[in-house]
Amino acid sequence: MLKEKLVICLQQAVIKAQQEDSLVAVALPEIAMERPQNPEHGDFASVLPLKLARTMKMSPLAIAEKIAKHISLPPEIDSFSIAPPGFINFTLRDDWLAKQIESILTAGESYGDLALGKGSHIQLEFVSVNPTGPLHVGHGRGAVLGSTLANVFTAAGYSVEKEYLLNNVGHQIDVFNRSLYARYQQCLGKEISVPTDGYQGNYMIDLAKEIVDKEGDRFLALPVEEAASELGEIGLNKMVEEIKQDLKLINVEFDTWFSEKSLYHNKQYHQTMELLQREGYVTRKDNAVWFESSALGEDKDNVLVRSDGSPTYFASDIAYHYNKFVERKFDTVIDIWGADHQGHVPRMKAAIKALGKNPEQLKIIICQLITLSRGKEIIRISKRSGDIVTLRELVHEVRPDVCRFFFLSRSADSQMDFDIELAKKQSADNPVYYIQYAHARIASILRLAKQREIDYIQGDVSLLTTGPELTLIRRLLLLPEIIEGVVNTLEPHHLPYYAQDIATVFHSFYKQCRVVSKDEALTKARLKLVRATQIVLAKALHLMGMTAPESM
RNA sequence: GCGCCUGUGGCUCAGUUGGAUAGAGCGCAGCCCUGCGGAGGCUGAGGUCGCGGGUUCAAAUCCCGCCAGGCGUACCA
Repeated sequence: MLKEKLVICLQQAVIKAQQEDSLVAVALPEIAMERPQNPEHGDFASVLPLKLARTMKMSPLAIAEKIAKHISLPPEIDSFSIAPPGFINFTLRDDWLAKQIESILTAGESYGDLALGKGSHIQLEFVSVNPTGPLHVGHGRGAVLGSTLANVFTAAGYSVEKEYLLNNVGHQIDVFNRSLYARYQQCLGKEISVPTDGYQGNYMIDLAKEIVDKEGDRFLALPVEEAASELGEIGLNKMVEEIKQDLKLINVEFDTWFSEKSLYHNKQYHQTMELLQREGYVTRKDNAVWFESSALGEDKDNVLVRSDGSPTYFASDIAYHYNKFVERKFDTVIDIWGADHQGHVPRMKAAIKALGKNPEQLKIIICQLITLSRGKEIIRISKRSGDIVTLRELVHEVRPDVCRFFFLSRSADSQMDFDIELAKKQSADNPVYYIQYAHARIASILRLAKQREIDYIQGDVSLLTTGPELTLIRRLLLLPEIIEGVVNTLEPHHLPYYAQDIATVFHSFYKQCRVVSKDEALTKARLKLVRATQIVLAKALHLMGMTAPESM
């Protein structure tokens, strides 16, 4: 890319200056090329002279002057300038910028796609909520984050698989089964109370009713254990279907629903435990089986198998990651967890090491929790007590596009307050409308052009020379950098800001530059720019899993 | 106690990984429709970047110490 070109250009200039112009001979640091935020400072800027000042024992400006004499610019660059205290700024050529519109138009929907992944196989696991209740608002965040990352990685040339780990075995499932059995009996007129540690939510009653309607009272005849487990399986499947529907509402779909239970049926759990044992990471203590994470630099050991013989969540998760890395051979695995799982990170990394894999291959994004409020009142989220605001309720009140945008525009590191009242109030007056309005406006202009039978394929983009036009082009060309940035940082929250920026610059351009006018040549050139803007804006929206409306 | 995350205009948040005058949206005070969608454009007010030290030519950004909030610190998941 251009950045690399400029880095090399500077590098050569310095070396030349050192050879021919008595610039102090020192080893060069890594040359950074940044994009100045102030447009007056050009398109690219380097602080190399400032970095060299110390080792060269010269003033940064003097260094810049010497380097400047030996710079030979690549053809895309119009000029460069030196600015105090020691910046070197580069400005792109206007005609080069205008010409880039053609490459956007040629690429179409694939504009911005990169070849970073080179087919590398990557798995994104997210949401993975226990299917013992409906998704609540907080779960939406991870869902949107994960699905957006999947879109971006796909665009960057990776082979991506989205996975939901279905927790369908273990203690929580037993509790769910017993709770459902109690509700089932209640529905059939029995005086039974839900276990105190059980799931109290009303959705359990609905679930029980549904099952009574369909299956009748035949489970009453079965032994308790059997009845609970059979009912539980039916209930769980229904819950999973509900979850799938909820996720679909916010445009999230998975490639794989991985059954945790399968790890026990196909012996991979046992293989994993044996592997850990063989490698000497396992001990027995107090009748339980422990993973010696402290030997791998952890501050303490962790239980794998309880004294009652049942595996812990941790053991199960190690087996699951054994499956991901060893059985399915993913090159990289990205897990998205809530902040309440942060303590799980170091021991999981240690486990990956114990499995003989590089912990770097496992990337874990910790997503801070959401606090929910209605105006001043804070709502506590608890699935057990049944006091939840479901994702479905939220989507019912706030459009899916708005939900996605809202969840995406905050970095995963910051915990967010979700004020439902505010979200509802602002849903008619928020950036999503602003951005989508820009897209609809573009569509409208292109409709007009079509109606007037203006064929702009032959439009001459070199006619685009004014400020608003060039500013817009500059923004459009940032898309590949944005995508690359998201891949490198795993922070998709830059996307919504970029989309908003495009919309702002476009609206401003629209105000200042009449597109369809009497000047036929200029009209055609501007239509090309407008169409290119539509491509980029739609791409950004689609990467975020949002719609790009033709009208609204 | 220890560990992770956070603290930036009234509110909700960005800040390109140490660079130039700290930016948006909402809200607030104004201005702009004889032309392609006014769900728009333009201008303005509003900031001790939690507090105090330190490193550096340069700190919202790095280091140390406080203060405040969230989460974790289970043979829960």
